[in-house]
Formats: sequence, structure tokens, C-alpha cells
Amino acid sequence: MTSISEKHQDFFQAVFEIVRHIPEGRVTNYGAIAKALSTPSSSRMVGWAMNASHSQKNPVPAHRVVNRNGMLTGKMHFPTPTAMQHALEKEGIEVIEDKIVRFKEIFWDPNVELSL
DNA sequence: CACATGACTGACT
DNA sequence: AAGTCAGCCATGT
Repeated sequence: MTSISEKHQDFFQAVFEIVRHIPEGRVTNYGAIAKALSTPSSSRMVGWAMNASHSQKNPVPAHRVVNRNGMLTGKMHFPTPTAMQHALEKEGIEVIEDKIVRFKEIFWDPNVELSL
């Protein structure tokens, strides 16, 4: 079953690597990751890659990745709908109504933090 | 091959 | 400020 080509694997690994570089208590959005991959328009592909994070052997803190609105849009893709919010709160991030509080303050931009 | 959907974003009205 | 439309790439029907 070859759902994913090797080239896509490379894309996934790039996304996962960035996500794993997100510091504890910080979050980022799909656009920032896409931009770090030189594909700012492929924000959807980032979400697509995250969908494959479940198959990855290495742990990927996908709960630290949200949309530009700071909303936990991908929580439904977690093992449980509350896993994402719970994981964020565990790191000291306030989450109300599936939205991250002070999202702008805890926002982590890979393009800046990774000195791209 | 064409249409619809999706862990998105930006621009326009 | 809030709502709507279009662009984006890959997958599924």
C-alpha cells in the first residue's frame, strides 16, 4: 500500500521536524510551517502532512499546531477530541472553547526562531 | 476526466 | 468589523 510517495515522505519529515522544534508552551500555525518549507501557499499540505503524523514512529506534538485563528481545528483528528486541548493545558496553555488564549503571545514562528 | 472535500490563508466587499 | 470568494495541492468518489 503506497499511499505516500517517498517524495511526500520527505515533505512530511520536514514538517514533523519543525513541529518537534516547537518549544514547550508554544504554538504555531500551518502557514508559518508552510512558509518555512518554501511553500507558503501549501498550508493545506501541511495539514495533510499532519494527518500522517499518526503513522509516524517518532512523537509529533501536533497539538502545538493550530490554524491562524488559534483554534484547535485539528482536535477531531486526535485519538480523542479532548486530547489536543488537554495536552495544551498540560503545557500551561489556556484553551477556551477550542481556542488558544493569548495565541499571539505564545505564537512560535519557525521562520524567525530557526533563523531562516 | 470532473466534482467535492479538507488539520488553511489571504484578499475583497 | 464581519462575511464571502478565490487560490492552493492532494485525495476520494
